[in-house]
Amino acid sequence: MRIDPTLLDDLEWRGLVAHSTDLDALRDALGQGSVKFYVGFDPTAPSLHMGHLVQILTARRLQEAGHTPYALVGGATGMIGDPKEAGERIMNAAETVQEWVGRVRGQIEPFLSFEGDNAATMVNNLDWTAPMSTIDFLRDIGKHFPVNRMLARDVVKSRLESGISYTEFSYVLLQSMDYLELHRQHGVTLQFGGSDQWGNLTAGVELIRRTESAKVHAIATPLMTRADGTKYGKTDGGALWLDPEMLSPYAFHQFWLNAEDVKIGELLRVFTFLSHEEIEALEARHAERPFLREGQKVLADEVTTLVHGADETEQAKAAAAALFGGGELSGLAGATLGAALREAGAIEVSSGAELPSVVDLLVETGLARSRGEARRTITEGGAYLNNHRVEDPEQVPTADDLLGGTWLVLRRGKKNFAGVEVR
RNA sequence: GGCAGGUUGCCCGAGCGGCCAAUGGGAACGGACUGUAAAUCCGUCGGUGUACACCUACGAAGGUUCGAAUCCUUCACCUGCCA
Repeated sequence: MRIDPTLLDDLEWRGLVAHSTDLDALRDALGQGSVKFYVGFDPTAPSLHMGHLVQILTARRLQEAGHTPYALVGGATGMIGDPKEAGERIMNAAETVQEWVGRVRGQIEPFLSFEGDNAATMVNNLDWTAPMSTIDFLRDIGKHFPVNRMLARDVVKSRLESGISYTEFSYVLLQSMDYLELHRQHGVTLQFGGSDQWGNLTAGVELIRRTESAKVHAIATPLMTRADGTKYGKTDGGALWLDPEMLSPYAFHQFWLNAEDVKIGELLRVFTFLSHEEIEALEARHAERPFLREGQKVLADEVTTLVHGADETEQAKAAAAALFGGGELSGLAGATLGAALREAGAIEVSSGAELPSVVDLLVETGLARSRGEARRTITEGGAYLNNHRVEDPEQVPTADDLLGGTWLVLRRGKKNFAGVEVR
């Protein structure tokens, strides 16, 4: 495996290095051979999301440049949970965490190569944490953590008023121990993670310096935020999940397609493997004619392909083209329409007696949470049947409304579609 | 263990016996303008029927009262001070 000497420059160009320990020393290390690095993922949900994707893709960039990944799934740390400002976490049941370990592992594996000189390795920190005795933990690990320094960390400081349990307070010891363990067992000398992990990353570096007198490295990727500084990824279903069961490839594709203009360059750099030249050219074209939305389209296609594959991307694109085409829906071929609606989300209704009212259909398709909300939406002029605004809250679709004899297209607002298949 | 303060709708946060489904801000949703962008403006924002109504809600359970988010009792949890 050849080592790509431009790796670190590329990461910096992409804005992926928000914090770092001695960057020159890291540059030297990366130039001298395949560096063994690790990145950890805690199973705190049944799926990873957009924030984790930054780490996964960064790991892949490092591997493609010749370095050797150790992808850690936190079977142990996931049982604890790192402290966050919002407050104490609710602990998940052990069985739940173990199930999520499997799912998370399955989501990471497709992005890494497990063959060749720098094959990736999956590890689980439960393997070395569970067998350890409390005494050993306190003597071998705890001894190296001055509480006054731990208290000075921002997350902890912010929690001193509202309260923080010893459990969460101790999280940093576990993660630091992971780095130490991987360093001892496998010679890992680089850890990276999100910038919110910076405190945990440097704690590990320091633990290794204290116990092994070794100099190891850490870098943190930036936190991705919207143009107004708020967190990304809040869609209807919650976060921007990578699991297609939790967020359809269509919805995933739509998310990127709706990216803000000012974020296009940043997102292309972080989430695609396009070259510098391609990205810069695209940015230039996008700046000149933003209304063409070329940047959003390329971004959406690239990222969806990375996560869900080319086939799913094509289907998501076709669905969007059909639904957002602007033309009369009745002009669409039945098969195209059906496929598009199934992508966007569709329900089935029996053609028995009379069709449910628009209000009921809005609720059943999930476009509205309650009948009151559905009614309100219609009153506000935000409900559409087959792309025609619904004026009457009592309206009931008739057989004449069925497109191709089977489909009703419901829309709430500008971009929330749902299909109703009558059979 | 003692004393003091706190627990309000998705989040923050007012309310401190009736005029409270509960002020305000944020988030979210819809409309207008647009490019499935941003910003801006307007509207909506517990549920059922929608007119007035009813139901469920202000940590939990009881109680006082014609009437309680608001007062009392007990319990749970959180914070601070003292042991």
